Amino acid sequence: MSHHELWAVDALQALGHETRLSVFRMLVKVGSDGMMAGEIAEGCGVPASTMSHHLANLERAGLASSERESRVIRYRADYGGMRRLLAFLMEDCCQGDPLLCADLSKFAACKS
Amino acid sequence: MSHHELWAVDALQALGHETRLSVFRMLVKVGSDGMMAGEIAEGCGVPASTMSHHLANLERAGLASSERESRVIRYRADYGGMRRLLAFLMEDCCQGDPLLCADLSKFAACKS
DNA sequence: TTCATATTTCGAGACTACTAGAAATATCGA
DNA sequence: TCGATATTTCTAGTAGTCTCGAAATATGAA
Repeated sequence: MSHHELWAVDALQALGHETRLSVFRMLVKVGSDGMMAGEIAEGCGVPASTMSHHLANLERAGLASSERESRVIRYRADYGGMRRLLAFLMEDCCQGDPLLCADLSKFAACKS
Repeated sequence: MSHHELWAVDALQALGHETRLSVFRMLVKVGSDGMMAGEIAEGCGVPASTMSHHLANLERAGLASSERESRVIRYRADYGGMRRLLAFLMEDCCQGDPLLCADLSKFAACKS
């Protein structure tokens, strides 16, 4: 298994958890403003220390990034990581049957 | 969290495992012919009972289907499930920034 | 420096997932 | 029916993940 595939496993595992998936969705929604760690924890109704682990997990998997701003730490979705993951899944997906993903392009092109 | 989102968590968790991800990739590659359970286990160098759990996991998550053919059981990738998962991730992805997924359409259109 | 705030790291308990041999089940052929 | 083959289910041990309070760290303000 290649390095790239192993990364994909990590990313998929990171998103394969109820709390982390909803955190990631939140971060994607808010865009480049991101959210403070405490805000995220409160938004999910999860203790700060628990959330800290989940955020670290997402960051390790290349799906989020963090930046300290004085006393708070701001987390943002890592769109590059997300794109890499989608690209990985799509390559995979289309290898066997090109028609499989045909109408997914309407999602990809979405609201732009 | 909606029913649909909970399904996505299951599907992501299913793919977030080295063995299961490579099984899924194998199944996608071979296409509609699928593979026999024993073939899959041997191909991955994993005992039959272990593989049986992984295959059941993929099937529960809606990413594979099984069909008995006399003495063997044939597994196939579930393209519908894969499509649903990609669509789910893309919705997510584009919610914040429409440009984000723009060039993913070239994967979606891929070899067709 | 001292205090308050925001967050992480530590530590431990509970829970869940993974693994694989052994036993059970299903199917076919002799 | 009996035996061989393919696969699953059972069982149990191990390992890893999840959780969260408490302690540690980092920052800014008084």
